[in-house]
Amino acid sequence: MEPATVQSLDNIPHMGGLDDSPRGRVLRAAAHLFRTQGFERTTVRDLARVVGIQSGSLFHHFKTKEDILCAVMEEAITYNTARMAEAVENGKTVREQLRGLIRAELESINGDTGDSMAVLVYEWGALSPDNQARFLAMRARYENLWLDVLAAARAQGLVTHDPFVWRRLIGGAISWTVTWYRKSGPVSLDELADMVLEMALKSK
Amino acid sequence: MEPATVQSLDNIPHMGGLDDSPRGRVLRAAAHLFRTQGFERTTVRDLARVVGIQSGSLFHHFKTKEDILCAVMEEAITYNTARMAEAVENGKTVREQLRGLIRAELESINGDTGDSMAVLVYEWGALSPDNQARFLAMRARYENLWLDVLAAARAQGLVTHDPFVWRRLIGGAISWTVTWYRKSGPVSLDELADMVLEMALKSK
Amino acid sequence: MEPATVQSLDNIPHMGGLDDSPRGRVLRAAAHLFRTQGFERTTVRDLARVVGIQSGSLFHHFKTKEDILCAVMEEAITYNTARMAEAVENGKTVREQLRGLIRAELESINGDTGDSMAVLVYEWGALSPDNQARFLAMRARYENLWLDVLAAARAQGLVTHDPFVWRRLIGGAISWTVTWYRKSGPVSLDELADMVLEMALKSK
Amino acid sequence: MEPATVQSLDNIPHMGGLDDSPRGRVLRAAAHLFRTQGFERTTVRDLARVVGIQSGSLFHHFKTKEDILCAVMEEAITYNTARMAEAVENGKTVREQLRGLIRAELESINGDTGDSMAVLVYEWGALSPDNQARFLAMRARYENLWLDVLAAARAQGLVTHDPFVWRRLIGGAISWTVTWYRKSGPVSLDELADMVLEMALKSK
DNA sequence: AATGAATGAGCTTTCATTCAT
DNA sequence: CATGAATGAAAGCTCATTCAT
Repeated sequence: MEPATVQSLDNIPHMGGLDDSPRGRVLRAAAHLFRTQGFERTTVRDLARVVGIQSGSLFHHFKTKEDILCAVMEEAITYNTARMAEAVENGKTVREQLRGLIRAELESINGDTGDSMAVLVYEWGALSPDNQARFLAMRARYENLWLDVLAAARAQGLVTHDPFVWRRLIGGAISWTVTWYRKSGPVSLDELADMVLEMALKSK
Repeated sequence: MEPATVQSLDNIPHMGGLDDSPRGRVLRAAAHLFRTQGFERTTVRDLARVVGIQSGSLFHHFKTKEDILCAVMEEAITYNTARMAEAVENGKTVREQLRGLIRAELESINGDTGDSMAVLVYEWGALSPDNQARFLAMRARYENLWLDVLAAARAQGLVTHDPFVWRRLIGGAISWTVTWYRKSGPVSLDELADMVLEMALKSK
Repeated sequence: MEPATVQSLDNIPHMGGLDDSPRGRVLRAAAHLFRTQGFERTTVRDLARVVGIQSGSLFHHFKTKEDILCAVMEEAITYNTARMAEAVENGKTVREQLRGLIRAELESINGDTGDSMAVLVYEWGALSPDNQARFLAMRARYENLWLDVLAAARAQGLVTHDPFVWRRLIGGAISWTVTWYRKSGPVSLDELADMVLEMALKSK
Repeated sequence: MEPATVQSLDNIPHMGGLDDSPRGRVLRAAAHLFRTQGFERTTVRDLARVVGIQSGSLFHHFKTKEDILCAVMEEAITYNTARMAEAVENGKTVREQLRGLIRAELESINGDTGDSMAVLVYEWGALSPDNQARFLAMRARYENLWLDVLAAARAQGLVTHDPFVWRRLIGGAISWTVTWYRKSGPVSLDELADMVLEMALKSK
């Protein structure tokens, strides 16, 4: 009802590939507001005020408010799918690849793309069925990176359970960090990644 | 935008302690709708239709729409805090207590109180600051049950890391099940509990 | 919006002929609430609370909320028409009669029937056209008492102007006292009556 | 309940300083409707219909319905305070000043600002306590113009009684004209002003 | 008579979206 | 491209009135 208000874009971090174009500014502000206030509780006037334009002007860049949500989500998923793929490529062993995925996903959720990743996860229900279907395909590509590595890990006896279930348990632990983890706190993302890896694998 | 509509209360499970009184019927329907559609996207007219009354009649039982959300959340937290406390009492060893907590929380999220637990977790942002503060105190009592058992586990060397961080990782894995687990699927809640316990503890 | 609330009937004076029957209790409370809060801003629940019954029970005594307003007004006008007639009868000279009318009207507005008289004057617009017409006839009888005396006064040269206009100017001065006069203040009703009489007549 | 309906702005006089801007049109229509139907019985849809816009558009110009009431009242009080001050300035003697005040107040109530003045007087109770306090200060400035002149009149022996009480009696007589006086009737405002002056002063 | 849950029409207000300038 | 007034559907909520008990 009375959410913490944000006055300008200055304190909102630059996400992945978003420049200072009008479109980029809107998406950065939207990711932040949708995350902190929720999509429904953020009005287009809120958004316009933070961007520094009039609400009517938003509709020159995006057809509808939901389109803005979609753009935030698409940005998040494409940017971070690439980040995951890179993590897999860089790992020489399966263990390293799994560690890389965990570390990269923690970074994507708690780093500069944190706002948009949180929106992707927690505002899923705000999408129309059509848009949900569209993003489901993109999410599947993202998830397959995980499932492939977990399947390999299972083949090597590193994990014993169904990769599908295992991924969801690990994914839950990681995405939940959005609700409590602070980079400025006592635990570094690297330490956190090690803890999650320890949970994920049968033994150290 | 066009979410799956629910037509009546008949297919909505009886939650914890909710009887067939008008108030109970409203809370069951609200938990279900708030979970599946989201709080903001559920109108009081939606809710009234499912309950089978006029929208104005809702306000005989609850002062505001947010009050209905609060009642759903309070029901969830009090009922399940009791369930957690019972699980701790029934465990003879720390390991049993931890297994009990995991099993009970999985049940609370995927069983008859699943709707209201999901609402408690995912609609937190819809509460006014005042109500957030009120529930924070109740959530602290709930979380302390976990932290006490995890502290004991650490004292026995069953877990090596900070109980606070550990609880949040485990809690994330468990609450995320709301997004994917189906009781009718291939994995039973008991099997799932064993998998989570395995993740939580250093070794079998 | 947040009017001063009245909790019980105890501090509301007994008007003219209203006893402690349910009907009398409702009318006393209604006169007070309609005057202090306004007719539209007083809910039937407000009224029922002050009377000490449930809102539904009001409708055993009165068909509609407007009927309660009508009853308050009718009580005020009949009781005070009688009071005016008595004042005219008791005056031996025209001057005494006029003084009696002024004193009686001041009493009716600032005394025990003040609430209902204020309602009669200031909630006129809340009446349906039909009810306005009905009360217009009763008000005419009341006003004729004044006009007859003023006509006599004019015949004697006590007043020089049109009785109709004169009555309205005097009546305005008197009914306006409802907004500022307090019996507990420095001016007595008798002194006030003398001041108004002085205004009404050409010379002392 | 079925009050006389107004269909357009064409027959509503231009008040004091209100132009044909959207804001001015709303205030003129509001003053008229609030006066003839009462504030509570006038819906924002009524108001919008008379102005010729949609009800939602009203809230572009005013935050709430009560804000519209406030704007009407503020317009009335500032415009007419200036009119009173001018009347005092233009009078060479105290008698002329008093005559000027009476004439000006009669004009403000029965002339082009009559609607808003009537609203100021009769819808006072519709204001929130906060707004009542705000306007009380403005009304005090207005009333002081009267009290200063009446004090001077008393010093000269023109009136014998307490200026405070005297002003209220005169003010009541004047404001009550709103309920009965018609400019098209047999009495001119100048004649009426003379009658009131005669009432106000000890002798011609 | 009294109750109090239920009604349902109607209220003020919000807000994504449009469009003439 | 940007503006900002206007739209109009829909939201949460109120409240006089009804009626089975």
